[in-house]
This record gives sequence, C-alpha cells and structure tokens, in this order.
Amino acid sequence: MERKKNISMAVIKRLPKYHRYLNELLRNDVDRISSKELSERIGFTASQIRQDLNCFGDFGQQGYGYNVRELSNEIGHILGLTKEYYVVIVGAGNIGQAIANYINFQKLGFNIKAIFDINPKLIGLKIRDIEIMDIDYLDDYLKDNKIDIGVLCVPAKSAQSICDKFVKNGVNGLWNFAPVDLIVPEEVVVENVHLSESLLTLTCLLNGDIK
Amino acid sequence: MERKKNISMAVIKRLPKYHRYLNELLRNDVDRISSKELSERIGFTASQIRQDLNCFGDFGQQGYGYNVRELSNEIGHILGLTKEYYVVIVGAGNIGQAIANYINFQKLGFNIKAIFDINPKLIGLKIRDIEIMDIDYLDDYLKDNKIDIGVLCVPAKSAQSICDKFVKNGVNGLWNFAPVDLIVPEEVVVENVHLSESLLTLTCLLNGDIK
DNA sequence: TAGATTGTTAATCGATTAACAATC
DNA sequence: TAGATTGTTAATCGATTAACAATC
Repeated sequence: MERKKNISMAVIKRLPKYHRYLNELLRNDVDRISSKELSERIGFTASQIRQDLNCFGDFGQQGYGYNVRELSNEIGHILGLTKEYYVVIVGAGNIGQAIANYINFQKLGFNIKAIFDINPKLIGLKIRDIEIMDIDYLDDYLKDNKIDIGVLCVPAKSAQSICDKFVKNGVNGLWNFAPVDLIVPEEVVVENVHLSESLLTLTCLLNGDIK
Repeated sequence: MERKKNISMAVIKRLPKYHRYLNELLRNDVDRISSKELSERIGFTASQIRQDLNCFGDFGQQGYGYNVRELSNEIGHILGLTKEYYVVIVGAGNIGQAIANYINFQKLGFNIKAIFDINPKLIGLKIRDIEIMDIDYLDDYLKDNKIDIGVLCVPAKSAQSICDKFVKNGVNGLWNFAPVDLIVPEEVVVENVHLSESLLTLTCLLNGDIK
C-alpha cells in the first residue's frame, strides 16, 4: 500500500472511472482481470492502465493480472471512499435540491448536514428531512459544526463570498456549480462543475468544422 | 474567419472559459485586451492564449491586443452560439428537472421542446409549460420533430437504450448525466457530466497523501 | 516448465512555454 | 519613429504508448 508521490492530475481524473468499472466487474462476479481485458472494456490502453496502477504500490501479479476486489478496494481507498464526509449545500434552487435529493451520494458516505438559502420562501422547507436554513446563519453554523465539503449552488455573483465563508471556517473541499473560478488559498481544493461550459463544448463539437 | 483544422480537444475545452471571461470584460465596458492582461485574469499563460486564439484566423493586432467584442463574437460563433438548438430531456427526476428549469440555457439559445419520463406519477405534470410525456412516445416524437440535443438524466441501466433511440432518430448531440459511457457511432458527440466522478476527484485531492 | 501478464524503461507523441522577428 | 504586442517557430515539458525483461 505504498504510494509514489506526485500522482499527476491526468491519473487522478481517471481513478473514478477505474473504480466504476471495477465495481461493475464485482457485481458480475468477475474476480480477476488483466490489463488487456480491462483495456477493452474501459477504453484506455493496457499500457496506460498498468502505468496508472503502478503509481500506487503493486497489486498486479505477473502471469495472472489483477484481483478485482483488491484493486477496487485500494482505489476506493485512494479516492477517500473509506471515510465519511459532512456536507453543507448553499443554494436550494434547482441544482442544490437535485444534489440534496441524490441518494447515491449518501451511499458513498456523504452526509448532507445542512442546506442554506437566501430566499425567505424556501427557508423552513425541508428536503429529505433537512431543513433549509437562512444563509445568515451559515457562518455560525460552520463555527459550531465540522464540515468537510461545501457545495456552492448559488448565482455567480454570490459564489466568492460564500466560498470565503467556507474557507474562513476551515472547509477545505468545495464543489462549485457556480459559473465562476473561485479564489482560494492553496490548501483548499475546488472541483468545478460548470454546466454551461460542458454544454458549449458539446455544441462546439457538434458544429464540426472543427474536429 | 478562416480556421485551421485539427483543433485539439485541449483547446476546445478552454474555449467556453475564454467566452465567459470575454463576456465579463464586455459587461465592464472593456473594449481591448492584451494576451498578458487576459492571462492575469483567466490564469492561462499569455503564450498559451496567443497560441490558442491563433487556431482560428487572426483577430489580434500587433501592438494593440485583441478587440474584446470581436473576439467574444468569434468564439461564440466557434462554440455554435449563433444557432438555436432543439433539446429533449429524458428523465424528469432531480437532475432532469434542474436542467429543464435552468433558465440560463434558454438565453443561450437552447429550446427545451419536450421532457420524457417512465414514472406514471410524473407524466402529465408540467415543468415551465412543458408537459412531461410518457417515455413510450419518445421514438415517435423524435421521428416527427427535428431535435439537435438529447439530455440523458436517467439511471445507468436505461441510458444506453435511450441513447440508441436518440441516435436512431438522428440526434447527434448527447448530454449524458448517467454514470455510464455510452456507445455511439462516430458522428455522434457525447458530452458527459459524471457528478459522482467529479465528487470523487474532490475527495481524492482532499485526502492529500497524493498531491 | 511454458504461457501469460505484469512492472518498468525507453521511445513517441502532443501540449505548453519561451523567445523573438514581424508589424501595428 | 519608438513602444507594445502579436503571430509563429523552436525548446521544453509531460503524458501516452511500445517494448521487453522479470516473474508468477
């Protein structure tokens, strides 16, 4: 379980996909797989797979391949899936509600502890037993509760100030759905989901003078 | 307005961000910008910006920089924002509803023409004046209406079959929120939004033994 | 042992950065 | 003209692929 340092972002971005395919194999009771077989399913080259997996100790075996369960567990561990996370959502609009309702996240170990909004019409309503609270209490709430991940589902113009509140209170992981690039100190990790940009990538490719 | 072929995916993925920053500059009445200034705002190197923009004819001017409006228009054009798109959403759950309600997409020229679901409790309900229809009618609907983009907000297990219906009826752009990799013919473009994978990237980086 | 398949090094490919001549 | 800044080529860096010896 030794790990080499300096895993590149390219590798990290592929890990969740490995995890997904390995779990699918597990569900189908496959217990070993070679890089070649996995390559055919997942669409990376066998060479790349071996290269990627070698970043983290060696769990392959020459002449045999990889043990699916072992590999899945190990990658799950690297992804941090062995922990529980406390999550706060800010913004109870469409996206915020969708995230709050998405039950899969609970299964993965993400506990949504609170939802905040600025809209008086929403405050007091409940989403899956979690009451929507007034954004004015966010700061106090974060002081009193240890939160791992803040989810920003607010308009662009308010995102940075909400972000600052999270950061000030030691929330080091931010999942940002607002169409802005947040400014954060080095120790804070931001993962962006920029839906408009994703959609524009699609239309760009669709207008295939480019290819 | 000449364009060099073989624009790399790396460049395409950056274009929406250029567009976002240029529009912000426009709103602030900035009418010219140098690659150096833009670099400081957007966070790409000045060299990369010039390299990127040169993929599409030259709209810069030595000693002056770039005209913001002209550049924004041109990138908007490359992104396909000068067109209107007809969109169908399949799956009226959390994400499907969020997309349907997200008014920004209307502004960008995306017209949601129909929403389909399998759940009888949802069928007949309306989201922003668009009635949720029975998934059984999807095939007929696509035969009768020219649709540019299909949005998949369905569970993993049904995604490929819905995808096939879209493809069969000539829908060449798919925006896929289901946690699967769709199999499509070469002419079809798929843009994935894999929320779980995005969240796992975040937790992976959060558990910073890796960096 | 023979066959299979990894781990790992070397070669290739592509993307980013640096440099500078061209030119507004 | 002098200064600024691009367009573009060359150098560097990093990521992917190929190859093969090690070994199960």
